[in-house]
Amino acid sequence: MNPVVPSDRRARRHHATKAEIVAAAWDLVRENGLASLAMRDLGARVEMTAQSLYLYFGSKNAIFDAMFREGYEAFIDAMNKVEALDAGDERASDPGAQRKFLRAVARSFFDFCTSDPVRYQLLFQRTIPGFVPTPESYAVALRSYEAQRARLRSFGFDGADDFDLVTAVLTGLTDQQISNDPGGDRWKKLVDRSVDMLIANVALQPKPLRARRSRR
Amino acid sequence: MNPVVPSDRRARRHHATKAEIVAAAWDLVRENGLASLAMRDLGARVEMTAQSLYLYFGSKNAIFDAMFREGYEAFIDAMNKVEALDAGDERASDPGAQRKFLRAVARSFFDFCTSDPVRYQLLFQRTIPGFVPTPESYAVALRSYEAQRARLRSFGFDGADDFDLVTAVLTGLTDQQISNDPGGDRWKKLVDRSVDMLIANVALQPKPLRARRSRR
DNA sequence: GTCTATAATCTGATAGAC
DNA sequence: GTCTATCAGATTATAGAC
Repeated sequence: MNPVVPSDRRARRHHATKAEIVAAAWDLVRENGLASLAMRDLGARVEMTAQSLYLYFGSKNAIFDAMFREGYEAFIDAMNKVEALDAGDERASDPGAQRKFLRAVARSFFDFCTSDPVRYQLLFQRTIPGFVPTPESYAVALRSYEAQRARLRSFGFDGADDFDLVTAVLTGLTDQQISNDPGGDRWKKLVDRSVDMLIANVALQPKPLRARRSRR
Repeated sequence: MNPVVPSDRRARRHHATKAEIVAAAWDLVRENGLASLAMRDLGARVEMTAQSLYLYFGSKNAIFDAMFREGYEAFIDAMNKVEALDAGDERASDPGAQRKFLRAVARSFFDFCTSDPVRYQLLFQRTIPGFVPTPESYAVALRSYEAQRARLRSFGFDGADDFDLVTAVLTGLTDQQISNDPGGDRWKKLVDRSVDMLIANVALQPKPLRARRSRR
């Protein structure tokens, strides 16, 4: 459907400028905070007047929307990279491999979030006054959610509760790190321990007969 | 030091008006979000012009500061109420009582946070652009932190890591509940399980000889 | 495709009359 | 203690010249 990069020369240039604007927007929000993004500042950053930006984005929220989408695409990429590290199918059969892989997933999630707190705020905290993602962008967010869910399911976290528990623990760690020790490692160093804690807890939960992947 | 309620009649009236303004501010931020609080709206809500508010608060941030302080005082009260429920000194000696008490603490924390997401945002996420609490208000926040720390210490969570892990898990649960299922119970129902998980994990950690409360 | 000009509104905050 | 008047500035967004 939507071609990521258009073939037409003129459209390609237009597309490149849009990307440049979004990149500049990321710079600005990292400097001044999400809520402080102003069209004037953004225009100045890309050496345009604020008004010219409207040629590329219909509104300020459209810019946030592009950032939101880009952020989730980066998130999907980051988490897929972990998957690639994994050998293949020995997964849930070998408990050692399971632990190793889950730790890698957790660390990647943690690093992705804490390495860019503003992005974290935009993607996961959604605290901008009037901003609501468009359905298209939100679909990307949902896609990342489902991918993550499937990933964990293949490692024994099949129950909805198990998954929710994992997300709670991981977002809790990142949240505390960002809010109370930005740049430090006070909660980062607890990631592995938390994963082990989760694995142990999930193993304790009553499972439907014949274990995993039973539907109905 | 600071008398909570002044004796002088005139000052008492002044104090009451300030409280009324702060209460109206809470109403407004719950309706429109923290970032959208405007002096004009606030004035209208208490049937004053915006300008008259400056007789009571020197700036908008002073109002946020009063809310911040009030929020932490409410937090301290809420958590102290749990303490009061506890019988007394059998605490850490009886594992059953320990579990029961910790679950109550966790539930109280969870309920306090999720019952008022905007307050949670103000107290724990600190996402308002220019707002920094005054030292006096921040001292209240610190006091609540130390109280919570002491409470958990008396139940076997003596290590700094143990405490950080608990805060991460609890804030993670509340955070997910607020962001992804406001008003629901998707993460609320995982609170007890999380407490059990934490207790089990802390029990596994290597302790200094002769267990608890060893200094040096 | 970029500009100037400007609309229309909102913001927090101050001065001074009553 | 409350008001009117007003400042000084920000904001997003549009219209129309070039």
